[in-house]
Amino acid sequence: MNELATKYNPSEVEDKWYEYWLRHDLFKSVPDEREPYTIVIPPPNVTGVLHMGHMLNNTIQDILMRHARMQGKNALWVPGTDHASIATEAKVVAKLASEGIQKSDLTREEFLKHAWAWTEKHGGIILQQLRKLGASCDWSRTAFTMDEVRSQSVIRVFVDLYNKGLIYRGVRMVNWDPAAQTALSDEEVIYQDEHSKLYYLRYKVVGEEDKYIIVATTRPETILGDTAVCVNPNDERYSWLKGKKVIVPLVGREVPIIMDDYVEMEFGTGCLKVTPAHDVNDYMLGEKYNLPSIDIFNDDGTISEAGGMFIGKDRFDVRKEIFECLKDAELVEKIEDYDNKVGYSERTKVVIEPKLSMQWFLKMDELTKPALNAVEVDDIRFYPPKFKNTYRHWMTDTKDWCISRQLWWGHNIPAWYLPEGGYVVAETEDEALQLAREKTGNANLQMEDLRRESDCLDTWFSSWLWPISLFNGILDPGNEEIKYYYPTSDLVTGPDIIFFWVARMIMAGYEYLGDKPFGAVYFTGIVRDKIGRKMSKQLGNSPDPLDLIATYGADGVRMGMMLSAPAGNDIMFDDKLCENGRNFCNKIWNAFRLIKGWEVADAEQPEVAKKAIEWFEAKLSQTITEIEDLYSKFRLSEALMVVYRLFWDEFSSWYLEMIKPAYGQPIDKATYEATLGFMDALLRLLHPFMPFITEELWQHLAERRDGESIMYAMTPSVKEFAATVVDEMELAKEIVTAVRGVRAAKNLSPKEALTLNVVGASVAAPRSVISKLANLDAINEQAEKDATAAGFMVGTTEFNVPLSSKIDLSAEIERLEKDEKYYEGFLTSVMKKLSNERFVNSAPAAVVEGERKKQADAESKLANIRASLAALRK
RNA sequence: GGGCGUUUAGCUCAGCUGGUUCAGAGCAUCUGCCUUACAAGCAGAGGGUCGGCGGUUCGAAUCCGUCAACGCCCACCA
Repeated sequence: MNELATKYNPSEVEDKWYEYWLRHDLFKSVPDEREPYTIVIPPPNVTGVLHMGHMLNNTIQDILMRHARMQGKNALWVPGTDHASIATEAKVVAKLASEGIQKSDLTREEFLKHAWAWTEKHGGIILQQLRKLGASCDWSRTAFTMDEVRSQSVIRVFVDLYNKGLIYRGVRMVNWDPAAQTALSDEEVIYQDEHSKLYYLRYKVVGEEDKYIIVATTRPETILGDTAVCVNPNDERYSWLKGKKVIVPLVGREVPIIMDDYVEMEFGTGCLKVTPAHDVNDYMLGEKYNLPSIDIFNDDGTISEAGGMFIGKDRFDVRKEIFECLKDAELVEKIEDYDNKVGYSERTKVVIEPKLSMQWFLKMDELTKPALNAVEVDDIRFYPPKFKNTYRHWMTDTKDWCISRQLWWGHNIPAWYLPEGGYVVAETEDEALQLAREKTGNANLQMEDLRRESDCLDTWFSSWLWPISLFNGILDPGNEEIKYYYPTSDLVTGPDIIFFWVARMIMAGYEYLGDKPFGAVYFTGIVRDKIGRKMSKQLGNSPDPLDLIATYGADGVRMGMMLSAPAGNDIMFDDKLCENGRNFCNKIWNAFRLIKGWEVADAEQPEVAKKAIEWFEAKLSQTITEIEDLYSKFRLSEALMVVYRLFWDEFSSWYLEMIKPAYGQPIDKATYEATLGFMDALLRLLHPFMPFITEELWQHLAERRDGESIMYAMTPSVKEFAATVVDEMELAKEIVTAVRGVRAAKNLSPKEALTLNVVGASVAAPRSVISKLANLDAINEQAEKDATAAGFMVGTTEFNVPLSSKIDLSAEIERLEKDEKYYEGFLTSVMKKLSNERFVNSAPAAVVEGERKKQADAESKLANIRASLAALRK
């Protein structure tokens, strides 16, 4: 085995094994009699590229998949992408614009042709990248939210919900994105704190010479749409205004004073300008008082004809200009600095304009009920559970979901408008025509007479069906696959889409299958850089995952991510973490080299090896139990840490050193076989975290058939073991460490054999192990401390190592005196407790017993220390 | 303005229902080693009054109150 390099080279093996797994269809799953374990991937944007967030998310999913597979489950991970309506359309529009083509110059069909071309060119790159990570997805099932099955499912669901009366159409105040020129749902609006200005404007009172009232606003440009001014009816300052009218500055329009206690008297001047078309609250006032609504904006955020002035100019330019005009006309009282929140489009980052428009909505009341309950009663478990609060909060006060988008890239809403007004909703044109004829009573109505709704659906209206539509559960309810794989097992996603996606999938699950879509949701944190900033393109602080993989290997990167990824906490990612992963790969590699480098002989098994094997067997079982418990709680980073320590410390530093034959000597067969078995078990425990290196070494470890893979080797099983085996070895390790400490302190070579003296009692620890690892030529028992020896204490026993050179007697005494003082103090505190009647009476017996043991131990230690001191002082 | 969460070693985090897994882990740091698997390594060592204050208790990192800092979510004060 010496031909193996001393360093592991991941790039050589990773592609090889991924290709092997694919060639043998090892990721494939079909329903069978085994218990299923299913994850559906949170579909990344079809034109997206892999970033660190995906890396974390998909590493976790792959760990869960591979673990489940090795538990003997029928594991299926379904991959796919999302059409990402608004994001993709924005990209296509930008690309066309760079070629001098405006979207408005194209027909819907032409535009969609470009969009599909774009999707085909850039689509699915991200899925290719996931393979580099080792993702064990069943690629034969790769789906797309706009493919045939998923699209039809969306349409069927829309029609069904419409027929159930849950979908309606109406004019509402919606969040308008002037860049994308579409409505957005409330969830797609992000509010940000901003330093802005509060403008105090003068509104002249009609019929009163030189009298005016002052109105405060942050948006002076909206005065163009003012149709009233509102004051609080209890506000005595303004009671004289009752029934009067005021003149909108600059515009000159006379508008009424209305009185409503919605207005806060304390804010600003206590006068509120009312612009029903451009503010949600004003809209409500407008409804209540029957005010006209003047829409002063075009869809792109410029001033419309209705504005009467500044026509065609951008809203932010107008804000500046109108202020100048007002100032010139002496209609500005003053300006104040003011902090408020401004809504931005999640996708296009432009300021949202509240706008009245006709949209399609989905009623949420009924849908939320079972969905809320499922999480409340832990039928769906959230990890970490704190997100239950967030979820509950949102689910108890949901507004209807605006599902229509004025976009072309997406699922076209299946509604057709009738010539005489009204519309029909149907899955197909034929059905629509049929319905239209029935509705109009006109049997001669033709398709050409109907006009198809141009809006398409919110992206999330397709992804909310993902766990169902992936198994064709909408179009073909009760089919074999949906029955077998649904509900899926776990969902791994970010808390940022808990409302967009998680909540809605739960709603769809109960609505369409009467069952939850998944059993547990594991929320990952946000990947930040090492100083806590969110990773972003703008900051340039996000490493390219593929570069990382090239540098550290996929296993190294996976490990680097997982080491710092407690569920639900943001992770502070640092490239250095991957170094740990790479180093660990190297450690595994070299342990393997050592084992495979041994010559095996038909020799007798040394005592030390027997002890080592007995111990490691126990340790392995103990650790597996621990790891499985951590898996069950989704504490994956801790599980990894536990395996890491098992391999590095227990196996490499202790076990292998115990059984290692002297240089050039062969190893006995029994020990060799046992060690191979341990290596095999360790590789299996490591495999979910580090799939590539474990496959590589597992294949080398023994003869394997073509197509055989560690992926389907079972998680090692737990065997009964005696706790004393572990305890005794821990004691031996402590003694060895102490002797090494003496060597380090006295600058002794590890090659120089030492003698260990046990003062008084004998030790219940395997002496063969101690001798070998501490390099001792003898372990003697002695009645009394040797004054020339360096001492230490393990448990209640005093040990010492005679040294050829003189030891520093005074230092040794000083050390012992320090110990003496410490244990005296310790004993005093224990005695204080024990002499406290209330403690002895009220504490549980076991605790009191523990204190008594402490007392006995401390007394015994003190006796030893004092005896040693006496010997030294002679 | 409401709600939730976090605060433990230089860094990232464990510490479940109060008492021997209670002050821990990994990384980083320091010291000594190119020892014949591995310097991407080996051996050893140091480091925290558990955010502040108050309370409950025989006993508090752990329970309660309060304050502070940070983070997240929700909300129509122009």
